[in-house]
Amino acid sequence: MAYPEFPNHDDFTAISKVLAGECEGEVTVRGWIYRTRSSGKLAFIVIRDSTGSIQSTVSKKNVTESSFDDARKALIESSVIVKGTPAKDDRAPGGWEIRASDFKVVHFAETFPITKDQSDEHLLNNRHLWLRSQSMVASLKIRSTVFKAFRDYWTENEFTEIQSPSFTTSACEGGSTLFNVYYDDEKEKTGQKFYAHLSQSWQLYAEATMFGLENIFTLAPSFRAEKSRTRRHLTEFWHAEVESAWMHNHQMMELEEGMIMHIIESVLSFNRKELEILGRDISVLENIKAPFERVTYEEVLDKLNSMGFDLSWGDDFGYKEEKALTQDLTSPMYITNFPREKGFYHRPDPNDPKSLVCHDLLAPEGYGEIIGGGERVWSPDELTDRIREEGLEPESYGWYLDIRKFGSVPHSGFGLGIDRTVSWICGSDHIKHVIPFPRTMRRTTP
RNA sequence: GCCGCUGUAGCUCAGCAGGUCAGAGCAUCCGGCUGUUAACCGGACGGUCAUCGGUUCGAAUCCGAUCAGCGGCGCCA
Repeated sequence: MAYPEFPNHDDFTAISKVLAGECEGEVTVRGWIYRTRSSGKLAFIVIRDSTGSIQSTVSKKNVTESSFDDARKALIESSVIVKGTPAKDDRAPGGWEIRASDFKVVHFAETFPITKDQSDEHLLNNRHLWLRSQSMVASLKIRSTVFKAFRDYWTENEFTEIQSPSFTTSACEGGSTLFNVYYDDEKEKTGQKFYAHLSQSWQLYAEATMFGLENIFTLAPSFRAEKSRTRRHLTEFWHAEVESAWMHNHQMMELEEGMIMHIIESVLSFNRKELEILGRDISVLENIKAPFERVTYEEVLDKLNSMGFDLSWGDDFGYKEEKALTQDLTSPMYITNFPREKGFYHRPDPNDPKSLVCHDLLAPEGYGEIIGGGERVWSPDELTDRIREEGLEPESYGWYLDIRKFGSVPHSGFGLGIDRTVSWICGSDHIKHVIPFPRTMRRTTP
């Protein structure tokens, strides 16, 4: 295929600049055809780039005959280069249009499979194409801001970013949610087909790495084979985790609060346009205020029971309970002191051994849990006891127990579900809308 | 693991007390139109009704199985 001559990259103008009325004289924009309408002598071609979309008018009398034919023929998503004069015109969507003096098609698109009639399934099957949509682009820009804000916040607090392996043989969440990876050719030779699990969390590795660096964080995918078909679950999700030596639970909670506020403020500074595209009520985000409410598990039990639930000590909060707690909140809420059954690595409260020195952070508006964290068991003997208590084998945690034998210290950490956080900030009705290629129980393509 | 739902043209759907039931809109293609706003007007193209089996004189329609997908619960971030 022969491509037209290209102007230099720097010779192009971003569509957002044209829409802002910042351009004098002729401009050249490039992008993809978003909508097209034509009559015998005039074609309206709406072009989008990553910054916005603008209508160009291609008149038969102003361009060559072949350019006009191309403009009429080119289907949606064809890539094009348009040269012309910006003009303020109320008849144009967005108030500005480009009166074309030249119209080049770089590549004629085939019939685009996504039209105005869209089903969930069709959009997921065509995710590789749907990523071009305004709403996906807006969500992904916000997602990028959240990633950056997370990194900036912890870096500024003198935490070091580190990486842990995705292949592991240690489980830190329930064993039933582990994905297994196999070594195919080994399987044929030796029958030893199992290689590793996919990591559910960096935590065990973080606790080891912490002894050198003290304050660390990571941003990585975690994998959980939960058979969860809900608007809040992915089998592969992006996990933002932090671990800190000498840190107490309440100190970590204060830092997390600062992190959430930094993330919200960053999105409010950089992504107002994207929030508007997504239809998010910006005042809801502006009204988020620290400090967040802190309540104990026991207090939540009482509160829920007074709302008509029937819960007793040890019961978990399901989505119904979380929703009842958070749907009228304006800011996130901490729940602390969960029952000791919640996890072997959380440290039981010395003053109240039936509960743990730990916390969850629940996002408002019914979005529910986005953070789980707490203080870790740091005494080697206590950790061995706790592993046994949960019905697990201390032998399978060899190296993890080993790190406690050489100058163990109190420490705390947490995990933040980045996708859940973005979903909440975007006001999305499903977590799949805020990640480019969602991985769920029944979908691994595209 | 459990509950519910869906599968008919490229897309969105209608048709389902079994018998003019192979349909519409959009998309695509052809023609028309100098201001359209996911335009409008005329025409054309397009389907083994998910697959397999059963009931029946007759199945898109009823029954069963399978496959694929969607929503939710439990659990979690």
